[in-house]
Amino acid sequence: MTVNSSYEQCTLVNKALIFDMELTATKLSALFPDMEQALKDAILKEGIIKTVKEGDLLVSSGQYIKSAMLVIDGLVKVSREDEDGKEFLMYYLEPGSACALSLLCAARSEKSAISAKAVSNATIITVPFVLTETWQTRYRTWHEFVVATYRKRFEELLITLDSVAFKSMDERLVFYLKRQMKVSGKLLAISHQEIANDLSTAREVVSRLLKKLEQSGAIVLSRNHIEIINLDKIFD
Amino acid sequence: MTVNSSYEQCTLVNKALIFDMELTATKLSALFPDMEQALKDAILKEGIIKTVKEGDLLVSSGQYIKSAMLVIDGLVKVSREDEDGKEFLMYYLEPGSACALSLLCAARSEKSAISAKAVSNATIITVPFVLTETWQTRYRTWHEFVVATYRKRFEELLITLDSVAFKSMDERLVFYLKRQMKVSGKLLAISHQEIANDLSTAREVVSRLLKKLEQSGAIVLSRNHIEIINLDKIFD
DNA sequence: TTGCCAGAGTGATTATTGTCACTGAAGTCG
DNA sequence: CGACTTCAGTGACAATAATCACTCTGGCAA
Repeated sequence: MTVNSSYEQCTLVNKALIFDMELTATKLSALFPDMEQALKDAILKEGIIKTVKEGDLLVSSGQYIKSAMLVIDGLVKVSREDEDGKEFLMYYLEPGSACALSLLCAARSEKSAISAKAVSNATIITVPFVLTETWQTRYRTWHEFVVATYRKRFEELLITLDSVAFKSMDERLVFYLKRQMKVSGKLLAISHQEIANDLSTAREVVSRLLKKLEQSGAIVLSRNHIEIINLDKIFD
Repeated sequence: MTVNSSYEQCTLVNKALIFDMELTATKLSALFPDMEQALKDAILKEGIIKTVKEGDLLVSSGQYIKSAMLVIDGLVKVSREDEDGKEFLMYYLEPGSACALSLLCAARSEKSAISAKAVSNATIITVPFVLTETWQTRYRTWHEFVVATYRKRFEELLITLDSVAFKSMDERLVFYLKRQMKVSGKLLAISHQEIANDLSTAREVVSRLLKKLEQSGAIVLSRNHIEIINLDKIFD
């Protein structure tokens, strides 16, 4: 009886795993249409599939990165942190994208560093650098993928830099909300404190500015939620 | 007589050009030791050598970039500009380095854009993208060079972002002066207005903060010049 | 020499952002 | 159902930076 039950459970787990593998393979194909088949096979064969829960830390600040990271499902937030724990949103990784830093292996330990955190339950594939290095020459489409990723992250970083360098806090907040909307839709489940962290400012500042936006009719506020009505009319 | 003189001039010019080519070839070898010989030959054969004067604009804001840019001699400043002309120093290109953006061909026309300016008389080599694209597969060392460049620029951009996001103006100014010292030595020939532009702030702010630094003994100010004495004791 | 001008110094004022201190309000868990 | 915790709102104030309005100065050109 006990044995039987255990056996049944085991087959169930196997089935689930196989199903998961097949699902991942399908998703991989859909998400990275430009990759040659041999490369996709290699990713599935050599990569480690990880499912992580909302809030999990994938890369913590100061840690050495030794694997490339591909996002299959869910949303991953990449931030920069300084010595005294202040953080700063760099960009989001959506399914089909990779962390440029994990590709760069830029892990020279500096004063401030990178952290990656799952915003929702997520599935990611990690591939050790020793392998991806050889892929650079073996698979043309991997090389292209790396360069394309580089470019995209570089551009995003530039846009982020722009908004910090040239814009005031109210503009940056609107910019932030728009970006959030792109990745999470019109109803944001986020606290003022989190927004303040992402913008590297104080909660009170965010609260005040959000209140102003609500009064202008651009958003509706409620506890732990922000509903975006229309941000387009704000600032040209 | 006239013919003779003209002939002489011509040979002199040729000699000068050949000398220049040889000099450039020597410098190229010294500056890019990791490149295979065939690649260096290709660069010299296909690249266009340009000598530019101090203050010349190599890439102007909003313009499409269609060549890779290698710096052989001199110093090039890469800045970001926004819609209303405010600018912002991203990083310097020293001899032996390339512009990541020119490698990325990130020239999707955005609201704000990049400008590159010669800070001193400079020699650069430009190679059209159509060629560098093929080099990616033909020369392994070119590919490595591109990736290394990417990485370096990405890191520099992150450090710049850090200083904007986390530091106050006085710290940023010290950071800026240190960076200047690295590329130009202890005696900087620069006006307060230029510094203000690079930091995207107002001249008065820079003047005031510089005065404070002078009073603390870190620098000595004179018209159009700043002599750096010791910046290390400022901020930890 | 004189006049001009860009660069630099400075005070006064305003705007923006950060900090402190506190009050409610909305869950949530025993 | 309280007791507790987290989140949000707000006034008061401080600190930083931007802006305005000047003056002063050194160097250069007519």
